[in-house]
Amino acid sequence: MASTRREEILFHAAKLFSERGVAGTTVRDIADAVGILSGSLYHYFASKDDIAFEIVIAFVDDLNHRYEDAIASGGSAREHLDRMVTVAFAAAIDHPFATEIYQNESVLSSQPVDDTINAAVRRAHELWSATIEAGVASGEFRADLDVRHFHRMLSDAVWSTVRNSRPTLDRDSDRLRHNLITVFLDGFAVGTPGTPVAPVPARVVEPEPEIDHSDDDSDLDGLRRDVRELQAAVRDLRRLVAR
Amino acid sequence: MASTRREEILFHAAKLFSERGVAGTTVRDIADAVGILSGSLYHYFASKDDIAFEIVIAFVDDLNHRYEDAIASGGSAREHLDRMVTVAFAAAIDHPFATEIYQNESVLSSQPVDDTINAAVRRAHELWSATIEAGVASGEFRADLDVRHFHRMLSDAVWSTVRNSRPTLDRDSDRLRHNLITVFLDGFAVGTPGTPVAPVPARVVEPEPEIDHSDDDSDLDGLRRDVRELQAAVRDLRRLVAR
DNA sequence: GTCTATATTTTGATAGAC
DNA sequence: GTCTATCAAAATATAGAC
Repeated sequence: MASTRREEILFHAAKLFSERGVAGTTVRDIADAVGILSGSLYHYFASKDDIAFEIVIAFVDDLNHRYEDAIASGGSAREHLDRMVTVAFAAAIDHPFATEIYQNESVLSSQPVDDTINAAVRRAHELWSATIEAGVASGEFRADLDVRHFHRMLSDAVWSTVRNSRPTLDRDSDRLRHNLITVFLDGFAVGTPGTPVAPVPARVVEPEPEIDHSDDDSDLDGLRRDVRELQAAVRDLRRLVAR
Repeated sequence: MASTRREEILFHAAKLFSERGVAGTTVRDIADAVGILSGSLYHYFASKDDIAFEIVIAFVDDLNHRYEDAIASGGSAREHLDRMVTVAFAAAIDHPFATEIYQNESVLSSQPVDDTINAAVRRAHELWSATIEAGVASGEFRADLDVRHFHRMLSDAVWSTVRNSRPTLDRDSDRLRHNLITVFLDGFAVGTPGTPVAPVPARVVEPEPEIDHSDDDSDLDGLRRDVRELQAAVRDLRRLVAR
C-alpha cells in the first residue's frame, strides 16, 4: 500500500483504471476507493487524465531504464532477451496496474499536446527491435521470418503473461520467463528445433474441410442449434422485459 | 459496408468501440458516424450496451463454430492449430472490430445478468486447450512446459497479430499464419537451443485418429450447462412477466 | 424512420467553510 | 487537507411531431 495520501490516490486510481479503463472510471469511484470525497482529489491533481498520465509515464520511463540495463552488458541475443523479460516482469511487479492501462488506453497516447508517452513507447520498441535484429544478424536467430511480427508477438506475450499471472507473478517469475523464452526461441513442437520448415506458406487450408454431418454427429449438432436459438430467444425476452 | 441501417449502426459502433472503448464512445459519436441523430439509434437498439453486446456475441459465437469445424476433421495437432489460426483470422476479417472490443472490455463479461459471453469465451478456451493437450499426449508437443501458459500466449498472439496487421490481414493472412505457427512450434532460434530439447519420451504416436470422446464429453457437459442456465433464465423471466 | 426538443442522470471540476 | 455544496457540461434516454 502507499504511504502518502497522494500515492494512495495513484494506487487506487491505477487499480480502477486497469479494471474499467480510464473513461469507465469516475473521479467518485477513485475517491470512494481512497476513502475521501471526490472534491478532495483536486487538491493533489489537476484532472482525472493527469492521474492516468502520471501512472503510465512513471511506468514506461522506469521500464526503459531497466531495458537499457538489461542489454548494456554482453552476452548472446538469447541472454539479452531473457534479461529483458526478467526486468519487464520486475517492472510489472513494481507498477502493478500501469501495464494494463498503457496497453488498453490508446487514448492516452493520442494526446497531441504531450508526446512524452509516445516517445517512451517508441524507445521501448527500439530496444526490443535492436536486440532481435542483432540476433538475426549474428545468425543466432532465423532470417526467414518477419522480425517485426516476431517482436510484436514476443512483447505481447510478455504483457499477456503479466496480466494472466499477476497474482503469483513475483513467486513464479522465473518459471514463467523460462516457459516464455523456451517457446519463442525453441518452439513447442518436439524435435527439429530451429529447422526451417517451409519457406513459403503455399498451402491454403480450405475453411470448411468437410461437411461431415454424419449420423452420429447430427444429434449433437441439433442440440447445439437448439441451445443457440433458445439463448437468442432469452436475450430478446430479457430486452423486452427490461423495460 | 453494411446494407441495412441497423447493420450500419453495428458497423460504425464496432469501429468506435474498438478505437475508444465502449465507455469512451458516446451515442452521439455513433450517430454522427452513421449520419443520423442520436435519438434515432433507439429505434433499433434499447441501449448503448446492447449494441456492444450484440457485436461481441455475434463474433464469439461465429468464432466457436469455425473452431469446431477446424478441428472436426483429422490431422496432426500442428495441422489443427494451423487451421484454428486460419479460421480465427477469417473470423477477424468478417467481424472487423469485435476482436478488440471483446479483448479490452472485461466490463461486458462482468454482467452478472447475462452469462452468454462468458460461456462462449469459455468454450473457445476449451477448444484451444483440447487441441494443445492432445498434441502433448501424442508426443507431438513437448511435455516440459506449462500448457495453459502456452495456450494463453498462443491465442494472445493470434489477436495481437490481428490487431497489428488489420489493414492487410486479408492479403497477408497466409504469411502471418505461417510466421505465427513457425515461431510457436519451431521457435525463432537457429540450431541447438540453450536448453536441450526433448527431455521427454519421444515416442511417436500416430496422430489423432478421429474425433475423440473427451471432446464429445466436454461438449455434452457444455451443453448441459447451457441448458441449466437457460432453464434458470426462463424461470426468472416467468417471475418477471407474472406481474 | 428520422428529427426536434427535452427530461434525467451522471460526471468533471470549483469555491469556500472548517 | 478534507468536506459541503454546487455548477456546468456532457451523456443517456424518451416523447411526440412530421
